[in-house]
Amino acid sequence: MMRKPDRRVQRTRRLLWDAFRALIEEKGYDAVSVQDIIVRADVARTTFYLHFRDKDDLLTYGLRAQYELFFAAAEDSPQRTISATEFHHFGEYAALYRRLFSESGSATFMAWLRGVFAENYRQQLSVLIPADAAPSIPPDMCAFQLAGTKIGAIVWWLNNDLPLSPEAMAQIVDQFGLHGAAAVLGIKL
Amino acid sequence: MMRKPDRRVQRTRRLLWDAFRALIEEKGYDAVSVQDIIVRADVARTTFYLHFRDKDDLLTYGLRAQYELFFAAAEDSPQRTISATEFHHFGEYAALYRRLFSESGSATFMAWLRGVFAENYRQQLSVLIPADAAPSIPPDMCAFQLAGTKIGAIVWWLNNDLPLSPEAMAQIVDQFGLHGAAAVLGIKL
Amino acid sequence: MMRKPDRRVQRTRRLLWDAFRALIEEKGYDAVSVQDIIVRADVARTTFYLHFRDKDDLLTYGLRAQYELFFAAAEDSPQRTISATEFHHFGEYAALYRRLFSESGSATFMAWLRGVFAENYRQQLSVLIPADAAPSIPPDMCAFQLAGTKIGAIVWWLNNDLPLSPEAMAQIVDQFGLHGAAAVLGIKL
Amino acid sequence: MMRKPDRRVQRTRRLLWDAFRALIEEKGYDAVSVQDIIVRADVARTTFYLHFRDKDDLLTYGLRAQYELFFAAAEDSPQRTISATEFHHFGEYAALYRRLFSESGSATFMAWLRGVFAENYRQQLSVLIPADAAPSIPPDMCAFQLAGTKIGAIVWWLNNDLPLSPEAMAQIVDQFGLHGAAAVLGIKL
DNA sequence: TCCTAAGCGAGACGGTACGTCTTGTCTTCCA
DNA sequence: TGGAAGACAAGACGTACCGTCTCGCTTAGGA
Repeated sequence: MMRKPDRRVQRTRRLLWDAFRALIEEKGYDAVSVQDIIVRADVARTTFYLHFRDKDDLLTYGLRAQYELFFAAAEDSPQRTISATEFHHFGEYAALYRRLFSESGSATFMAWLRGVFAENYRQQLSVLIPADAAPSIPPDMCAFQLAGTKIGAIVWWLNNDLPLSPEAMAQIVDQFGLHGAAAVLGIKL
Repeated sequence: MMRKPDRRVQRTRRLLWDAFRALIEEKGYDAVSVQDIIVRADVARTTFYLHFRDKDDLLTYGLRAQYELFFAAAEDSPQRTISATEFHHFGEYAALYRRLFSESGSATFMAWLRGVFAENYRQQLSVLIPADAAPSIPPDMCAFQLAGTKIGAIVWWLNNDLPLSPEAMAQIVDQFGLHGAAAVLGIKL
Repeated sequence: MMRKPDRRVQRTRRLLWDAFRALIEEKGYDAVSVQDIIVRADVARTTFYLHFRDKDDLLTYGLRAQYELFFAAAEDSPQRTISATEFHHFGEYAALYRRLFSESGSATFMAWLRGVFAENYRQQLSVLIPADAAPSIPPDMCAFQLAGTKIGAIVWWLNNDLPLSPEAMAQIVDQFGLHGAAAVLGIKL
Repeated sequence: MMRKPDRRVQRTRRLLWDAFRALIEEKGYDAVSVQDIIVRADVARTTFYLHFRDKDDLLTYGLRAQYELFFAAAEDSPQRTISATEFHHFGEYAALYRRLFSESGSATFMAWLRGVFAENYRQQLSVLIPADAAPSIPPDMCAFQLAGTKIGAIVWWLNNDLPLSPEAMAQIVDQFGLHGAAAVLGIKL
């Protein structure tokens, strides 16, 4: 017997995430306490812990939701590359991500994002590399380098107030990655 | 009148840093409290705050000291590239850096290292790029991409138990960076 | 139009009281939470508060019901004194009352019982004392002393695993009270 | 190596006990939270738990200290009976003890006091009863009855705003106890 | 037999206090 | 006199329990 989901649950989670996001933008990630969040969201302490284990859990939930929502919406403009969509996303939430990438940001977030990017590149590479090729270096390593490149570009972009368009950024990042990867994997372009 | 530095001061700082380093390797950066450190170092609470503002201050102090010591010693083997020396360094303290880069690691460290690498690359690029060239993209952005590439490679290397030699890693990273940067900067190799 | 009372109501109250009683005997009064009670009784939280204001309300309800039931049944053996009937009652529920009288017991219960006993004695005394007598001390005070005496005896009895029969206890308590009261009230026996 | 005791410790404990006592008199024992106490005492939460396990621990500490101080001082007026000294004590702190004995009072306190009184009486009886006597009832039971008598008298006294002098109360209680005990123990007066 | 109101289960929620933990300051004592 | 011991304030942590509320389902009793 499937219980109908309580509408209040979604409302509460949204309140918490909105509060958290605003606070991060104001004070920076590590200066925000659970206390701050629940006061801002006007939610009882217990309620927070009913939904999330801790600050990081809420962050992960919120980011993932944001991310998925964004990419779902992005399917309407299929002409965009993945990278372009990503830059659009980071540009959209620039204030938030700037804080998360900063010195008082979130190690959890940085490591998580690195993993996400690396995994994406790993899958792309597994398609790209011919089955019979014996790559001189582990493709996984290459995926991590590519992920790092993209993160480096995003950080620079955010810290310099988005001086280029998302499309330009995406194009540069992809070109850098393509030539770098081709060089170390021994692929002729 | 320059007072000769008290030898005890150096001793205390060393005790604290050694304790901190060991604890990070055991429990991970964010699980270590000042309390833990002073117990392990067998130093009074007051003494800790006499020397350092907080955990991060000690981390920065310790890392910087380690780093400088290492590079000073590296001048004896001048045939090594900078990258190679760096990989030797990260390999030496693999257990420590693995923790610092992890999800429960230190945002301060990650952002700081990104900055250090980017600054190094910025200086290298300023020499490399011909004065009369009008680079199609900001060299600073390129420096951040290169920094990201190196960090990505280091993380992969640490997480996979150093499967390649430092020299091999350095060579790959440098090659990736060279071709990537050349491509986006519009430089013929 | 008076609706016939729902049979489920009585059932629910009985479930709650039985659960509470069992839990008090197991863990002691103050260690039992409403949470514990409803889990044990397999009753919804809401339902508890539908019937009782709080733990103490349920205790009072339960004890009073037990007490009245017992004394109603006691009318079949009219040869017993009131004291004897009381001792039979406390002996019957020894495990429960031992907990209630203990250090982690219920102040509400102790004060309530003291009041009940004192009131009973007050009524008995008002009959006993000749109207024209000018008692040297307030009869009310005497009633409280008598109540205290009985409680002291009950506590001793419970804490020593009922070494005497209820009748013997009642007889001793009544004799102690009689002589004590006579002495302070200035009555010749 | 015995460290000299820190003077601040005594000060803090006194602050806490004074605050607690005042709050009990204002709101009744069970309505007072640790939170209330530390706010009133202007002491940090941590500090409370540094000294006491919980509310009851502080109560026990405070009462015992008060009690001992009082009886130590009472040695200057040796003409008083023990009972008289006790009534002086309860009269002195009437507001406090009235709360502790009430329905919203402290079971811990009531059970503890009953024990203290019973133990005193037990010792007195062991001296009083001839060694060769075979008392018809356990002297311990008698001690509990006597304890109850005294408590009953105190409660009545407190609840009626101390209408008699401590000496008068003591005299009545002792007389009640003497005759009651003599009767049940089979002693001729 | 149906229908309707009460009883009830499930559980989200606000609120309050709990007892613990960590940080950074400050005082006290001792070597 | 300088450093270790440690008391303390401040405040967040995560948990427990309380009492209220809303939402549906079930069921007893009256029509």
